[in-house]
Amino acid sequence: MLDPHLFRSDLEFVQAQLKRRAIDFDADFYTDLENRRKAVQVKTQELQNERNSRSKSIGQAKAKGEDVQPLLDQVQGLGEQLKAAEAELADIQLQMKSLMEGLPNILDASVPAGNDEDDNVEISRWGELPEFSFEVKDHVDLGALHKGMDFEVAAKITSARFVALKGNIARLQRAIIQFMLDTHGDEHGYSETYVPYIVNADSLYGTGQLPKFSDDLFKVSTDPDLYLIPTAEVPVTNIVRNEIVDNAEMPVKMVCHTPCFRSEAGAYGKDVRGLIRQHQFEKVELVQVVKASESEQAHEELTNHAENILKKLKLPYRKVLLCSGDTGFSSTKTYDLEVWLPGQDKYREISSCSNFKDFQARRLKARWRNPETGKPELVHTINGSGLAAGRTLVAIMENYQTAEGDIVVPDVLQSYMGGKKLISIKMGI
RNA sequence: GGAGAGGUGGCUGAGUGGCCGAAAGCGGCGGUCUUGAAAACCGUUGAGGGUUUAUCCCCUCCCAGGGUUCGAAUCCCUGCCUCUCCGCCA
Repeated sequence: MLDPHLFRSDLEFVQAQLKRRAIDFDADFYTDLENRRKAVQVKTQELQNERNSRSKSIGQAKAKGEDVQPLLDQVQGLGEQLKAAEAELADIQLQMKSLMEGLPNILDASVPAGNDEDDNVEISRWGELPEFSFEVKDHVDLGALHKGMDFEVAAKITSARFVALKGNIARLQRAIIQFMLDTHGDEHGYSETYVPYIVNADSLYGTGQLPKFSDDLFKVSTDPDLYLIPTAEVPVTNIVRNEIVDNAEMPVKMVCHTPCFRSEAGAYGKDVRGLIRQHQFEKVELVQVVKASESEQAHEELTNHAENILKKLKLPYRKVLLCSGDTGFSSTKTYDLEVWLPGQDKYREISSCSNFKDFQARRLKARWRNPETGKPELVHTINGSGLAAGRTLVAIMENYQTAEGDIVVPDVLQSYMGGKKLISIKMGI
């Protein structure tokens, strides 16, 4: 949610900023609504004031034993007027709310203009692309070779876009997750967090998935409305919903591994092969809750923390700054980390790190208390994948494959694999 | 699943129709005292919103949503949550 005060103080700025998102904001419609809001709100509050003061004098007269009937006659009809005014105000506020909550965040000044992912700007590249003296296999073929990745059986159990992992491949994914959690906890200062995988509508509203993006979610219950989490961002960020965080607790840095569930509506026919786009996948998420003055630096740091995982795994990657057309609804600025996949001969997204500034915090009513003023201020929220575990598994399998189809275990994962240096086909399941 | 009790400010806890945004205590902040600290004493201390250049003033909020009433923390209805006991259970 954008700051309503910004609309009142500088509507042209808002309009120009939304234009960067290709949104043609109807300023006249807004101004009309806002004028009515102001008039009706003032009137409603005046009526409330009148009711309060008259009721008070009735009470006082009664206490003195006076006849209150004349006073009661005076308030005749006031209730009806008030009720009508309150209803009108509620209606206007509802319209205002639905207008406001449909608007995306304002982009950071550094975000380049563009329509889609083709216009994203590469910031940096890291690592040497592996060279193979044999024909590379992709993770699907490698997984089949190891009998460790079974899409057919998952389709039998559930449906398309699910996978069953077995043996060392399943263990490798677990090793990846453990390694990420430990690294972020021990080296990057994040507090390990465990949260529910099912969330209510308020939580999804708080982080911005609802009301606009309900199609992307799996709904598991009606009354109450409950959904499977599309990312740990939702439950973890909602920890601070309706809270005023003490200054001593700031910044709040949390790392959390969860499965993620996405309906992938609108993605039919896209990435149908393999593990890249699944209804269920594992991810380690980084979330930071910070002071406004520190959010830009924290965003850079959080992105570095995600990059550090790729570096430790020695996976070549590039860092891109998303253009205006590709930046998510709630984000002001997003870096994507794209890992090199030899099986696809291209870079694929493995992490997305966003600074939401106060956009989520305003919806969440998430604040911290500034000791200098003693007053609560909205926090800034930042999150990023650190990393998507399923795609990391893909990247390791493809980058570390041998001519025989074996998979070399990256150094940093060996201790998590019982000391194994190689996952050999001969070892079987 | 069955039975019961309860949800009030940062915390404990009083408040069953008006004098209550709310006693008291604790905590926090400021001050007096002190070489400093503690203790004691004094003062202060919820959140959101509207109007306004600003002060002022006003509105809303006692789990949530409805209702009764001139007037609701207080009465009624619905929902949610917590606790206790029994049953079941990883």
